[in-house]
Amino acid sequence: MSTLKDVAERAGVTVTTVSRMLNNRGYVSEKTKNKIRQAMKELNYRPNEFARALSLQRSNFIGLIVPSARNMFFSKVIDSVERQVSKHGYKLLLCTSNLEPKKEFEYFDMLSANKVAGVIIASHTQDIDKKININAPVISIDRIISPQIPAICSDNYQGGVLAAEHLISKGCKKLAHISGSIHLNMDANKRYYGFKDVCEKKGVPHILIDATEEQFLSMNYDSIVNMLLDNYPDVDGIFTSNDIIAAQVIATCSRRGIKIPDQIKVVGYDDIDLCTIFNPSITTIRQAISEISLYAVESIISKAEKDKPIPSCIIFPVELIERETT
Amino acid sequence: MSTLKDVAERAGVTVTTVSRMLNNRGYVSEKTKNKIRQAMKELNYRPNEFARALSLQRSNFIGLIVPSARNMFFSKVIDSVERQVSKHGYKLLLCTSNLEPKKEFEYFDMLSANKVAGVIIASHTQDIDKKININAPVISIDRIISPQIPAICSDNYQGGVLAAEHLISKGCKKLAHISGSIHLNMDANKRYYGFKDVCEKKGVPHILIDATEEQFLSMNYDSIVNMLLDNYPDVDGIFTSNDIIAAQVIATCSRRGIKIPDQIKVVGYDDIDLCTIFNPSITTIRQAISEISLYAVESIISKAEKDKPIPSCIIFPVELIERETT
DNA sequence: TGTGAAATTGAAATCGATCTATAAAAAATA
DNA sequence: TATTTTTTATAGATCGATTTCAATTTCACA
Repeated sequence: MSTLKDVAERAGVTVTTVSRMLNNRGYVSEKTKNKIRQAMKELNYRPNEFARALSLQRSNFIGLIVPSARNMFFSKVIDSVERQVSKHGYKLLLCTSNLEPKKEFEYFDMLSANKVAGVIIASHTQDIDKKININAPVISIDRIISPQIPAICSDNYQGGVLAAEHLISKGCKKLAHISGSIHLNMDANKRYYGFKDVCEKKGVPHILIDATEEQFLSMNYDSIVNMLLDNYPDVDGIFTSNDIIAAQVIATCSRRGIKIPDQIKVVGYDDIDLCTIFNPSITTIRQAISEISLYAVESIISKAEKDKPIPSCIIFPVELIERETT
Repeated sequence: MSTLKDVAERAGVTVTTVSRMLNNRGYVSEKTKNKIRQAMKELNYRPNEFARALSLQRSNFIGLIVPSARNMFFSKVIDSVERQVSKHGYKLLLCTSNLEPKKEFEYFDMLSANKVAGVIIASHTQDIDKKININAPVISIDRIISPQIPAICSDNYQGGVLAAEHLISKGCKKLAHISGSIHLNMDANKRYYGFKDVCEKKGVPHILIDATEEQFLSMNYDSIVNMLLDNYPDVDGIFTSNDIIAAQVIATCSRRGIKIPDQIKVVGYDDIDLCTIFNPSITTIRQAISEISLYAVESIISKAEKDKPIPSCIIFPVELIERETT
């Protein structure tokens, strides 16, 4: 592996000049530039990222902390964040926390020691900023975890409104909301509030069912759906806080011979790939994950490179995608 | 951020001593050790990873290249690789290649410049080693891409055998195999060979249908399944090369009013989370993804740390998980 | 022809660790 | 007590980049 020095020697200049050219700072004549380009090509030169980071006191890494990579919502997040990160010439350090605050702290420590340009986190750990010590911008997505940490969310309240309005407009008389785990993601509670407000305004009875953290992680919502169907046989419209629960509702109903959308209509949340693989395909509230990822990555980069401030809260619009479950 | 030097000064020793203690190499008296520990605690010291990597000429990063993070098979791979990597004190650099060789080359270049301890790749790019230049162990998982690159696969042939035997034992008279994309993953062809050999031995007619790369990436197998059902109405057992196709078969059949498992039985491959969310739940061939990830990560680390050689091919057993589609 | 400003290059310090060679102190042995 | 051996600690080079400061060259203009 050849170094700056090798390139410099071969081009007959000093490392300073080569470095200046690489970072195009200061003056370098066209003639020398060509000699250097030539030398770099001949030696197949790649700058050593560590020397660079050591000198600059910052790296091209961006950290992403998610509860799990298996969950299809987060895997979509990971996929689009990675694409944005790499498009901007940065690299993604992926961390899965399993929702354990201790692991999150450790990851922050690690990311900090790696002088990342920034961290994107999807976590529910409230006020995490008080427990960590990091000198890089942190952005929370999908959740608000601290007043100090900028958050990029979708319009959860509006999502709830759209879902309820849609179900009611389709003729549902009694609604239920299954939350992903209401104490986990405070901002997602707004989905329920939006839903509730519409129900109340229109005089439609409704109930709320809350999943546990364990169910959220294992994506195992079987029992909670059964419980709902057992205890509230008159519910004819269900709004779930994520598509995986919606999928489970469909599977369970199909098992019980309940026809969707005839007997029960279902609206999910997120719009993950699952929605179109299922039969019936799932009506859902789409979160603009790619846009959110793009925004998160670009905010971090412009903060890191040009010290542009990051707005403390950005809300992206949501959209109801009508499919076969309603 | 405090440095080794700060710690050394505070403890009244030199950096050499502190470094020796950190890497426990050479002699350090218990008394000095305590002073150093004390100083480190007081200063909340974290070693600078870059200085370390620069000096050692290697890092704690492990690269993982997958076609996409959205695909549920790869997201399971990502999840378990990340867990293993972090358990061993390493960090995961995630790269998604979209199956584009050019992006893969760039990622290899980048990983190389970051002196990763090793690279785990799930790709179909044959003989990629001839196009890249990396000075770290590379391990291919799920696919064999070059005789020079060690591969960790599941027993694909046996998977095909198990699937065919199972379908036949359940009374199927005419079988079909839908391959993920047969030209993409040479080793997965063995799934078909195992399947075919059993069919031929037992005298069961069978057909093969191949998906395209585009379908593989978009996970959109709708048209291919419809084509199968249209052209071969007498098929009563389908073995798919991955669970997503199997899910699509179920959805499409359900749409057409074809009863599973009564009219058509289905066996998938991989055992991703989808299998149990679906109704009927999907009978599948389980790949030991966690074991494969564990093995891959540990091989890389023991190669990097102790220069232990990596066997050129490891095959993990597969297992048929019987569920409701058969 | 001289002058100052702009353009071009270089020497050497720096980032924060590791590591070799060496010296000093402590313990063991003669 | 003298000598060897074992422990312990240090100084200073090194990894491969960036960057400050200074030196030199070029060039327009009076």
